[in-house]
Amino acid sequence: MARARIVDPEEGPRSKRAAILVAAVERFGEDGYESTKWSEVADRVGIGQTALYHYFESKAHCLLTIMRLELQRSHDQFVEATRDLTEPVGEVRVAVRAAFAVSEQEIRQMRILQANMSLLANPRKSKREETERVAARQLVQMVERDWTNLLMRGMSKGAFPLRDAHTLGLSVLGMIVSVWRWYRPTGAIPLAEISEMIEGCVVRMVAE
Amino acid sequence: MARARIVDPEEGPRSKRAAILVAAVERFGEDGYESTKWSEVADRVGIGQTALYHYFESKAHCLLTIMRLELQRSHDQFVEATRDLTEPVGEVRVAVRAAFAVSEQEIRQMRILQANMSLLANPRKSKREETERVAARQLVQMVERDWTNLLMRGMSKGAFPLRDAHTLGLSVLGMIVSVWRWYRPTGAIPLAEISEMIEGCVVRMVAE
DNA sequence: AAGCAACCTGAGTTCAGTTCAGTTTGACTG
DNA sequence: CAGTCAAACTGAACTGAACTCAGGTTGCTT
Repeated sequence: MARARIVDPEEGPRSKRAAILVAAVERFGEDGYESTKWSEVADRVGIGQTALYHYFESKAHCLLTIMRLELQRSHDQFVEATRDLTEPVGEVRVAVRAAFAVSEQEIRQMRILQANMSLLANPRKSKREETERVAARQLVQMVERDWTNLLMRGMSKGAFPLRDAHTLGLSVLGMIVSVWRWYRPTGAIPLAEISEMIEGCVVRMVAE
Repeated sequence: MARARIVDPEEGPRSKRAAILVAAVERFGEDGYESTKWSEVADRVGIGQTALYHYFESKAHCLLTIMRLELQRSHDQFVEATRDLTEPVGEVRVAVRAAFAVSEQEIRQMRILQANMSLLANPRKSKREETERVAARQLVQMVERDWTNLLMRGMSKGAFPLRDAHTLGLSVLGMIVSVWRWYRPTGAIPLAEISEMIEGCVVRMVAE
């Protein structure tokens, strides 16, 4: 399973696509998508504004790409973490831990993803944007299914009480990702502590 | 405790402020803030675009007002629901139920609030916008404190195991509000069922 | 060295949001 | 019931950030 990467090996050696994505993640993640000027990203990379359009059809296309890459990464990380396990409670624990085992760049990407999730609801006018949007939506559903399936397996094995796995899965996922709305690496509580607390909450939610 | 209302009794009889807020909630809630043209709201109300500026300094000012009103309502509803109770588990149950006892208009307002929460992070340039933003931020903290205090009371009474009440409160709140990201009244699952499921989850999370 | 595709640019366009410079409306006063 | 005044409104013009266009430059390939 190819881990989603900012650096695409298909790119030419002169390409600034990766640099643009990194700069955009930095700016969108710190100041927010709307309050970041597209030209600021160009300045950060050291190119003219119009050069951005060589790599992305629009500012929104860049944002959607960032979101899609992050969703792909989240899904891959879930799959990788839960690959070899068979004991439901252990699987849940490891999945929560995987969700919080992220770099600072990935934290920004999660924040961007959460803050702009509603962008995925409405169709886009341009083709390439719409392609990214649809891909991102499918990945959202895939991540939701990752959790739903995990819970259903646990229920059918008798490890978890029977409940609506879909609603429960969305609730678990909602709680996990809500952290990215307020967590800052500079904050008082270390991420490991949050992860541990959420892990316990999820286990009690689904297994009791 | 004055319940936050769209209709402000301070308004003159000819005022269209309430109509604008209702139309904006409708449009922002269905299509999203960014993809709604400010002039569409004017059309919906039946006035010229420039007339909007008689009531709101900007499109963002209107959005911030909607968010502030909804936060005020959420806080008031929490306080009202938990007023007379003293038994922690019962208080938690009633608080969750109150969070989901909302009209269709209020669902849209919650959706708008969740989708645009990140707008509250950065300062605004204009005075009136900044006033609304700061008020909204304080209300967010108030709602967070509502939950945190509820949990702390339960812990000190020995009804809940001792945990970091702040992080736990944010997690509970995050799970509850995450519903507004995906719930639609037309969906397969009725809100009452979701409310019940979340209520159980929250109780297991905090009381076990 | 020619060819050519990737990469880049300055000047100009677009469009939603906003400002401006007034005009209309209707409740209230004398 | 005429005059007044603030609230409510308007069409035309402005602004700024996203985007388009018509080319120009770079450096790898043969």
